[in-house]
Amino acid sequence: MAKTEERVKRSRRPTIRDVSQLAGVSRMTVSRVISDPDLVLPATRQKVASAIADLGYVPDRAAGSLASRKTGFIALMLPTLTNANFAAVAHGLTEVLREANYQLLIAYTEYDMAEEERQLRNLLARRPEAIVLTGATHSNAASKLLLSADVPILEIADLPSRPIGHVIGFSNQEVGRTAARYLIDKGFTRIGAVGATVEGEVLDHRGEERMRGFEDELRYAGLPTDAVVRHGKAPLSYDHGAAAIGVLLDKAPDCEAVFAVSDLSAVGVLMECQRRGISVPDQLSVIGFGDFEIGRIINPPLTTIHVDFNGLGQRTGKTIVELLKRGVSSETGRVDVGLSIIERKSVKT
Amino acid sequence: MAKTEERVKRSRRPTIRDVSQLAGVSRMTVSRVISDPDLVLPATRQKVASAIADLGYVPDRAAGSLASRKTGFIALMLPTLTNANFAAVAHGLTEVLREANYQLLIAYTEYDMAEEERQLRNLLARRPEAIVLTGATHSNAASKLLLSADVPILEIADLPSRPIGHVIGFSNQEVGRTAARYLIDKGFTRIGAVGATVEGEVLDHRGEERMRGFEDELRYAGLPTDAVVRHGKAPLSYDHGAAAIGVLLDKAPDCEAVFAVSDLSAVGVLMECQRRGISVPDQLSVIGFGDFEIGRIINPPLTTIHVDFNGLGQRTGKTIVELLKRGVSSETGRVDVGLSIIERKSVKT
DNA sequence: ATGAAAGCGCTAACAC
DNA sequence: GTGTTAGCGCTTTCAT
Repeated sequence: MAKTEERVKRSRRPTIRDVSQLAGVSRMTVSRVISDPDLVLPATRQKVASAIADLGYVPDRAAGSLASRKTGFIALMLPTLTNANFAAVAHGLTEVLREANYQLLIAYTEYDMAEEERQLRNLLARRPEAIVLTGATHSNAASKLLLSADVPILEIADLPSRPIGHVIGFSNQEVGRTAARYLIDKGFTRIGAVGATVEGEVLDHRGEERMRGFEDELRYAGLPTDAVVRHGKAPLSYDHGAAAIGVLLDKAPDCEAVFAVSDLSAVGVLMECQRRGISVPDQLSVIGFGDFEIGRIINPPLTTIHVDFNGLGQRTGKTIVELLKRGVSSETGRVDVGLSIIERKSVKT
Repeated sequence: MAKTEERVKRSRRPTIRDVSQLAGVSRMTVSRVISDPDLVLPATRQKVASAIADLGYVPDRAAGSLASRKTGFIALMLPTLTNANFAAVAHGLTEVLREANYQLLIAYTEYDMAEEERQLRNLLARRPEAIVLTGATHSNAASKLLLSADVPILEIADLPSRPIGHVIGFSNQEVGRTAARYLIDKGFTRIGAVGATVEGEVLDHRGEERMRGFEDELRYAGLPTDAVVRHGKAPLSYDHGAAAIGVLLDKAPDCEAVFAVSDLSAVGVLMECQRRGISVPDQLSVIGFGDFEIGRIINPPLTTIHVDFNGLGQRTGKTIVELLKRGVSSETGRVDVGLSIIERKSVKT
């Protein structure tokens, strides 16, 4: 009997109360030793510390969050994690938030709008202290939820025209425009692009922005946009590019240069060209977006548009920490991290 | 004045109490509508639902967790997220856990043992209902923490000899042995390998297992192991392979075949060979591990050892759900998901 | 089918 | 520097 009692006691996780009793102090003192040790006399601190160690006490943040109204959670919504650039964002963000003792809560939607609101509700129920959104096309319901959360909202990796919070990103339209201008400046006149379709529930909003920017610039230069092909759906990968370039070439066999909304697609284009005996860049020039590592490796090495996603994540993290510590950020509400062209060998010069 | 009062009221997030008052029911009834609607009369349910909608109420899971002692969190510790295979594990896991309404809490250590315990403490403070570990070399302190957490522990992507919980994975040693046997069977006698060094705080435990298995098999066949090279540190990437093959070739210029502990390194090897004018597979055969997408793309396409990481994640998720719902799993405590060789063109036949 | 009481484990605010 | 009191927003348990 006594033995059972004992076992029951040992199997229950130690609480702050157990620590306080063992150390012979109040629970508040234990709490202080954990959250702000300097408030406590070294001798007391020592007693408490060894009680904690003896019991193997680990505080319960759910209880702490409830009492302090601070959860230490930062929510991050991404389209997908299996994309090196989004993973880099999460990575940079974590690096910074770790220091400040925040825990990232990641949700991803697979580019599915229906999933978005569901995920958002789940995140909100965890009471994050800030919410980071990536390329989400917020539904009305989602926007309402977001606003009523009453915490900083950061929209990153884009430059929305009607932002609902802080913005740290780059213009996806500008990416498209830059790609078009680059190709036009090289003297090409028969120019195309490959991206995903925009219909249905699953869509890559940011990719579509790049497509639009590209088309705009083409039109601005008085060039036709009939070789701009939307095919298949996000997430884009090698196979997408391979299939899409086939469609494009059927429509516009005389096409000289192509922009792929993602390096992943661009690589697929390169492969398919190799298969068809189309020489890149001699017969067809290719420019991508994202500066994925594979672009450096492939032959010919891929000319692409680069954005520092890891830095973007870090910058976002720093802004959040400032916002939460000081209530303001040194950044303005809208930061453009810019982009750059990485010239390699897939565009004819 | 009254206006300010009002604003203050509106800015406070609605609680379950607000909902209950607006709906004219008790808080418990609201709670039931949310967690198990069938327990409530349709008419009442309707009243409550519209009160929830009107107020934009989102439950506070921290409070719920405290009361119910169920957080809905599953902890996942990874070496890094910027590795397609680990990302695939997280992905598969999320897919399954989402259905069952669990939220994944991801921590990663960058192969840093010092970071491991710190991260673990953070995770434990969130009271996860299960803990998933990947290739962690648990320190004593970490193991103690883990055990006293008193929740299911799943060790995945490995087959530890002295497991501390459920195991779902594959043998990294067997990967190495399989690679060696494959090369030996092809008739090679001068065989090497490239991996990371094992010294310091930063180490890739699982990669080292693959190296050991490889060496073992070489020895078993009576072959020398002097061309097995440990160079640089994790995480491995293209540059690692490029540098390491240089070291290997200096030591053993007559080497005919190489195993790279990661496809990423293998690709680096391929690149460096191209630079040096060494033809693969004619002069040097290469086999990798991980079946990264790039291996399909590169020229020559990479022969590699494949493991279904996404499936591994899904299987882990299913086991967790079973364990948590029914207290038992249909799987035994040790599951080997196996591996397969993907023969492409980088090994001479 | 619904409600009342009690309490989960912690910390804010104030007292001493 | 340390303790006391009160409660954070929910759910458990038991009553009706």
